[in-house]
Amino acid sequence: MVVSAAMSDGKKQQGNQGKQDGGKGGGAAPQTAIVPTRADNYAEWYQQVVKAADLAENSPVRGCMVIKPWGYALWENIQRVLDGAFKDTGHVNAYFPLFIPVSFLEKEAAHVEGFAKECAVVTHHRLELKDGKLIPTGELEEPLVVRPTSETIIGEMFAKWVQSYRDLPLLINQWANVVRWEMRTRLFLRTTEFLWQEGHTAHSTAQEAVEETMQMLRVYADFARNWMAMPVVCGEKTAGERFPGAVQTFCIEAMMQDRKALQAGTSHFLGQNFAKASEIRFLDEKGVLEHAWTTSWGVSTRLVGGMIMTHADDDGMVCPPRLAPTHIVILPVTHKEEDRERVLAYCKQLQKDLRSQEFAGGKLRVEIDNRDLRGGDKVWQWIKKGVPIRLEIGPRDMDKDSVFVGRRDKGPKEKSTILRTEFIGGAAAMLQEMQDALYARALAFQASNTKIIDSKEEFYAYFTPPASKDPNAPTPIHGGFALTHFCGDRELEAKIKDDLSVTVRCIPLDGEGDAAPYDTTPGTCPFTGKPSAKRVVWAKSY
RNA sequence: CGGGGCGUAGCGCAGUCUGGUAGCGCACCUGGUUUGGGACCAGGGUGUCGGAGGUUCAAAUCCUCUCGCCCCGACCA
Repeated sequence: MVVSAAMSDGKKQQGNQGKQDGGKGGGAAPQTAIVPTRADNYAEWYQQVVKAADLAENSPVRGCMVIKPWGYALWENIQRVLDGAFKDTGHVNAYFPLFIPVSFLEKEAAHVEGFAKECAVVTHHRLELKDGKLIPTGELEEPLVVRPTSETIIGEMFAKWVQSYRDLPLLINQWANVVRWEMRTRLFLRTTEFLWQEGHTAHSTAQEAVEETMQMLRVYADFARNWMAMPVVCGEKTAGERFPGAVQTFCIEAMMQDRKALQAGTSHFLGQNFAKASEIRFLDEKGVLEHAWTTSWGVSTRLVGGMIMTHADDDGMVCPPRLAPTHIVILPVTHKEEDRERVLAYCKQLQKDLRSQEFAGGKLRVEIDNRDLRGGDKVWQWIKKGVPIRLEIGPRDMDKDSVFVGRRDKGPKEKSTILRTEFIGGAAAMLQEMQDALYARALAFQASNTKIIDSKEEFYAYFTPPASKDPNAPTPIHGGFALTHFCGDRELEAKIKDDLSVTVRCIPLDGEGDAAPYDTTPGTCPFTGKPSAKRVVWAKSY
């Protein structure tokens, strides 16, 4: 019986986790590369996956992470695909300042209220050495905030750029970092600084702006489904969950494996609120001075967290193939010195052949891992990173002109031999098959954890966690999405949030849900007995 | 920002109650034996014990203050 190094590490880490017995005498618990498992402690599992997959780590700066190459490559792939989609829909990129004068934020009342509490503020522009310490000096006349979002500064510029209806629409996107001084941070899901894109558009009519809002929501939903293999519910936020300053906020919501909801993208119809705040005005065809109608929409590095929590398993990350930084890793088996050169040559040729294959709008991304490490060690590293396909190539495979294939959607030991030419020709299809299977699995998970609930009692029972002796223990996985009628009363929503930490994730749009049997017919709110236009999605959220 | 837990070698931890020259495992390096698989044996390097004050002949250990991380809330992409 082999007890692996990582496993014994894990046991030491957990110590009191209880159930492992070291595997002596058979009947051992299945060995997992990640300890604890999702079921044992979901929050801790998440952090261990981020670490094991080498996606990111905490930095010396509070709440700020270092995104490591493997994690950043995922983000780059997200960027590349979305950037293409933005351009396909007529948008162009630009860049606006990191700093925003405090007075700009004051212009929109709801906006101030929403963001004032979480702004980093720059008040000085110089340091002076005093007794060996650097002291800020040179106080600014007007403090600058580090952008938490750029509506105000972009609005200021839009006001200069727009005079006539002929200047509209203005369709701008920016890839940037923003800072929100959150109380509690988690890698990728909520960090003080995060990377995102923010689209900002201005239109001459409300209708056009609304259409833009919906178009971008659909771009996000398509991206989540087709690229991240992450099913989402599209819907509108309630007033309580709306973006500060927006008239309407729309979102895509995904279900994580702990059955909590993750808001994965938002698209806002801002009406004329920001146009009025920033004086974005234009003369229409009739010569009447009007305020423009604006939108904003964004997704962030949180998507990487969403990908982890949608697909990763107890052996680590599982990259959706279409966004995987590397599709296929080749692991040369070169035990005997005399074989080394010819095995490497075979691998290089194989890499070259594979790299000429098309997948997901580009070439296959294929790497050779020729590091001087033990084979099993390397295999597990790549499993934990979630690379979709591993090829182990040694003299025996060469003799048969075949490749030894391990797939991330199968067990670590479940590998098969495939003829080299057959594999090369079928690799793209295999990846797409894995992509589709990931989506199907996530969709089935979402569907099976989405419940139609029509009584208050059932609703409360659904979302009440099993009793625990330890008040500081992680909350056990429970609940999911509830489809329940809702009269729309804000105080009721607040009360439910207070009681259960459950909120309306969205009011689903007709025909836009991936999994749920959306009943869009009117009914009765089970909490108040008042009429309800349709069922809404309730869930705990990140 | 409230409640709880934790900061000791690259990582994970013991040592703290009861002050007395800083330890273990893994990782790392070297040599050897192995090897279609997260190996084994031997040898080796590694720390101002999160930081700053204080008490003391003596502080990882006691006291005060701070910073950071994790969990449970509140807040949020």
